[in-house]
Amino acid sequence: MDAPASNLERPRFDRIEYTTVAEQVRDRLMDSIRDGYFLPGSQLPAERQLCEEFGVARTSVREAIQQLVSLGVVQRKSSRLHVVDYLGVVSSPAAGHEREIRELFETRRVIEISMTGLAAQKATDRTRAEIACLSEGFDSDVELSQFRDQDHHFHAAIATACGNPLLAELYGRVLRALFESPAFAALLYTQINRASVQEIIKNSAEHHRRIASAIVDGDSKIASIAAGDHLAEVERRMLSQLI
Amino acid sequence: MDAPASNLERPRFDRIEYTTVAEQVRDRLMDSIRDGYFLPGSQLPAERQLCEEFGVARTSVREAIQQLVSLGVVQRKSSRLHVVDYLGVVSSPAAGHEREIRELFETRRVIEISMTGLAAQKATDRTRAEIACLSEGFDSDVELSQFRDQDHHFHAAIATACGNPLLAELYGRVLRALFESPAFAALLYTQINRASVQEIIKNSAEHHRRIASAIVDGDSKIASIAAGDHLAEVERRMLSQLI
DNA sequence: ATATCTTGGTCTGATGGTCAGACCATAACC
DNA sequence: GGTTATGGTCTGACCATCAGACCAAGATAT
Repeated sequence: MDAPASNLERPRFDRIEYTTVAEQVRDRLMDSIRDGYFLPGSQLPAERQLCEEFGVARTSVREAIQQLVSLGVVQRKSSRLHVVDYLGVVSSPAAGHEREIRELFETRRVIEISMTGLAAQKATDRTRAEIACLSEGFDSDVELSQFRDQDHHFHAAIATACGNPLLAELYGRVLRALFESPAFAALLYTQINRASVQEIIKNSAEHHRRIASAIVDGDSKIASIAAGDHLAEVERRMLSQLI
Repeated sequence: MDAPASNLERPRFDRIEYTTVAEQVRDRLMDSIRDGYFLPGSQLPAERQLCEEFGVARTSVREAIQQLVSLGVVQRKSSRLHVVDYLGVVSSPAAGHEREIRELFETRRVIEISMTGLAAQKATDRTRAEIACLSEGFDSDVELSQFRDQDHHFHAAIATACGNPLLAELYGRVLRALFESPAFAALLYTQINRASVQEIIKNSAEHHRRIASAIVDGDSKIASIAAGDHLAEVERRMLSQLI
């Protein structure tokens, strides 16, 4: 049998980068610290606990911890593991963060406004009801961590309702990038900003109800406008903390 | 020093899955076969060539190949490696391709229209000149592979010009997904569609010049409209082949 | 204050994966 | 037919990971 005449012209294969278990553990721990699950100075789980959760040997965990110690992220104190008291690069609100946050919100705008309009057009009765229900669940006085959870579910429901899995996935990436951004985390978790954050939560509850209402009515134009208004408001309030 | 009072309540860490080099090689090869770079029956590169490209030892490559042989994807024939003649699940052009292509174009619409408008607003003089120059390089009678290369450069320049790296990256992913879609590849490379593909190339050249002109003029509204027109035309012509 | 538990520190030996390299037989190519 | 390319096989060295054991010190409970 002759080989077929036409294959796609293939690119050269990329080199394979070998990632050790210890490196993966290190990165996971770094991510969780950056995400705010372990604040500066706080204690990390014991090595044996980490072994059990990650499903790896203790030597691998110790290797990862040692790397984090070398990076200045973790210290061994009183026979316990702690995040260092002062994190330099991981969470300092420095210059350039405004730009990063602006880009994240701009990207959100590009995707979210159109996607919300699509959701208003294409949602099924069931997803419309679900979005309405989720929007009613936002309480102005809720705790930040609970708000984040509800916010995630609300926006995920809208992304699903737009009926385009690729778009929904891309949007998920953008939201993740925003919430994993050190700049954003710094704003959310710095003690100074607690009152402002509470204000954003209160404000968002109302905006979410407006978006949901437009989606339920199938009005894609109003839904898009509501999404744009919401984003503009959140961005304005977040960025006013940086100036 | 007391530990801070409030950490976010953290989820349990997920188990770390250890992936060997051989498994990564196997998956890379599988992906390239599924993407249409190696058609059924066609020959794969030699082991030594794969070692060199992936940057790994031959034993690792051989392990990967053996796995693919066991999976029935690759066969050893006449002292050469070949994709098997009949692949079951990997690459059949089946129903559902219209939906896939529609979703890809919809996603492109959401991102590309706004991004082109942003590029018109924010491009520097240098990037405007570059985009104009690239748009003049499209020849109506060019070969498909050359057109794809030029098309990629043109759209990449616009993505860069919009000044938002995250958005540019997401857009790159969408374009890649489109060009790597087996359905799209089937349309492009099937012999029957050659005349239609040539028509799309001719049509695109003119559209690209319009987009570039609006960007050079800094007219974001016209740029967005031109981008939307271009996408609608390409989608219409591509999908008319499926019906 | 004492006993117990928890935690980090250190070490061992086994196993699997990966590497570079060598050599051979066979097929492909000129 | 001669040369080159390719897959097949093997070797020895190294690295990463594992499970497990034992010890010292600190934390916690009584």
